[in-house]
Amino acid sequence: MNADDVKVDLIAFVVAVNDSEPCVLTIGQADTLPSGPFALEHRSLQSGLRGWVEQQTGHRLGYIEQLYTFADRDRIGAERQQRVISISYLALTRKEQAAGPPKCGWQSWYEYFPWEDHRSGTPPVVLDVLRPRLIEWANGVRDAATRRERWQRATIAFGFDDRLWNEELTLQRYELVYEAGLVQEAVRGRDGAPPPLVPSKSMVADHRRIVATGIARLRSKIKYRPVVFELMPTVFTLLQLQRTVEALAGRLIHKPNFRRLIEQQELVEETGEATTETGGRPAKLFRFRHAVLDDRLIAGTKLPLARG
Amino acid sequence: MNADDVKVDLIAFVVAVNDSEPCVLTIGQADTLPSGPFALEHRSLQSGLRGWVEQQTGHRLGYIEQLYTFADRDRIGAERQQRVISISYLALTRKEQAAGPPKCGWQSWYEYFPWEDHRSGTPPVVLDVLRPRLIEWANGVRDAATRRERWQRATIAFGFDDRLWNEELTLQRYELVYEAGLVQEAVRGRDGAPPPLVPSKSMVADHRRIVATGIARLRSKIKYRPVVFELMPTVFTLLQLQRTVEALAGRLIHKPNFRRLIEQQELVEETGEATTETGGRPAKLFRFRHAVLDDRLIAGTKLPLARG
DNA sequence: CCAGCATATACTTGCTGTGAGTATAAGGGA
DNA sequence: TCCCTTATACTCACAGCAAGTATATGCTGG
Repeated sequence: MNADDVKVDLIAFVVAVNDSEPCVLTIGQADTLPSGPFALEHRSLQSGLRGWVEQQTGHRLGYIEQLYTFADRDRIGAERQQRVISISYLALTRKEQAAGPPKCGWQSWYEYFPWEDHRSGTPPVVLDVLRPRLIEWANGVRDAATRRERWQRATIAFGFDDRLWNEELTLQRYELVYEAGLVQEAVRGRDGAPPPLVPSKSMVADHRRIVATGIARLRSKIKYRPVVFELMPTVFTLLQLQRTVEALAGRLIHKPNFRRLIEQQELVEETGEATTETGGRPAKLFRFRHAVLDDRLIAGTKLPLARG
Repeated sequence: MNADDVKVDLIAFVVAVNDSEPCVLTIGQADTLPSGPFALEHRSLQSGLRGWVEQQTGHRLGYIEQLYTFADRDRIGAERQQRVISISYLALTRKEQAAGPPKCGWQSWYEYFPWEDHRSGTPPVVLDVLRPRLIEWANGVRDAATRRERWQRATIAFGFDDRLWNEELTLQRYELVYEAGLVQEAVRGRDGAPPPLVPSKSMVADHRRIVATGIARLRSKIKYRPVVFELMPTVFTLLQLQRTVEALAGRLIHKPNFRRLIEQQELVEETGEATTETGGRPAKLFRFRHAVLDDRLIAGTKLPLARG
């Protein structure tokens, strides 16, 4: 037995979209991602992850993709010196499914990241709370160069000063609010009076950071791979598809352009049916053309995201 | 002590470009990547990796980025049941530096992947060797659907039948030649007569797969992040920069467009000097504008890759 | 039954990016 | 001096796409 042996934890960021709301699967007090140790009986990392998620939440995972592996220095075994390594995954699924154990449930992303939802314009928290707090933080150092650098990072990440909002910078934004001490987990265990935080739901350990990483990955990926369909029911209207993409991206899409792009790429085919449940003129129903999955390895799937 | 404890290995794919040749840093018989176990004395995964590479090759790493984490089922400790997990990294550096231990050295990528270099047009091995072998492989199954699917994968990955070559599909191509049993490591330990292989240098264990993963990542990344400059000397001409990108991408770039893109993005600035070493009209010397590193988080860095 | 509304679907316009070609400048060597 | 090589500058044309506009079709409330 070697002292260098480590424990390996598998952590899942499981995503579903329902009613235009992007959700994350949590356990505990809605502050913990499903996770568990990688054990001998697991055939692979992925099957280990599937096992833990199924056991803790009752959900069977479909699409899975690795996010990041990190060694957490704070989580060394108490009784003896031992490292813990966490391998995080992004999983896409549909919400329906069986009801799992009572303590698991779906939470909107934007409970944890209220500054990330720009579908109704820039949310108030960005300009009213984050901007002044980040200015304070930037000015909180003596060194003029560091001040400039901090403010430049904030400007770029949050699109201050007439810069455009870039929805893919979710992780950079989280890192900024963390460094600035504006989220609960950043000031955990610190002495003194708790500083004013940005109102948002927190998570245990570094789980919120994993979620931020996953959101950034997903927002980037929907633009060049047809992964959205992992989140859709088998049959859907084009507007439902658009609303799902908008929920993930946190911003609105120009409808005619969206339709044109989806159709010209032959990502979907009509079922022949239509639904009147949407109100207004009945919408044609579509299904995903699984045949394109191979092809799209090359071409990519572009989704039009409106600027401004 | 828990039976589920695992060993963690850190593996580095270290890249440098010299004289328009993209190189990988190897040890042993030019068939092994620098690597070593993650140990208690390492402050982090990255510092552990740096330590091993420096010790085995004498090279200090600069830019590092995580590639992938996998649990290798074949590499279970002999004496007792124990898992091994490998965390692979991509590192970019410059070749010069100190001379390390004798058994380390730089090898061209294309020794291991002769089908990946399309700078002088499609290499002969693609049409003369790979295409017929992959046809054999596709036809080697009874099921017609599987036959079609195999051949479609090959067609897409290698650009057969007038499809365009996509340089980013390096990993898919390696997976195909592996599945088809055309590389040495795919038929290692198999009984019977060794089948005809595609001429190429092999590596131990799954190291060649890690290299393929790294090449794919790098070829993708140079298009939206200014990572090329990690591979350049502090001062360089625009043509040298172009040749470096071409070496990585394995294909040629339209010179005027390349210059336009580099300059309009303000990635570089003139030093004021010029060099005549290139022959012909003296070329202006440039240096990288480190200031753009933050900005380019947003804008991305596009590099024009000529088709055909 | 009709007006108004909400959604679906189709067409048009104008800009930008970029792939590709051509032309000119400047040095070295035979 | 001619020619070769490389550097640098300019132009053109097409495709993609953001954005705006217009029409079709069903539902609902008065």
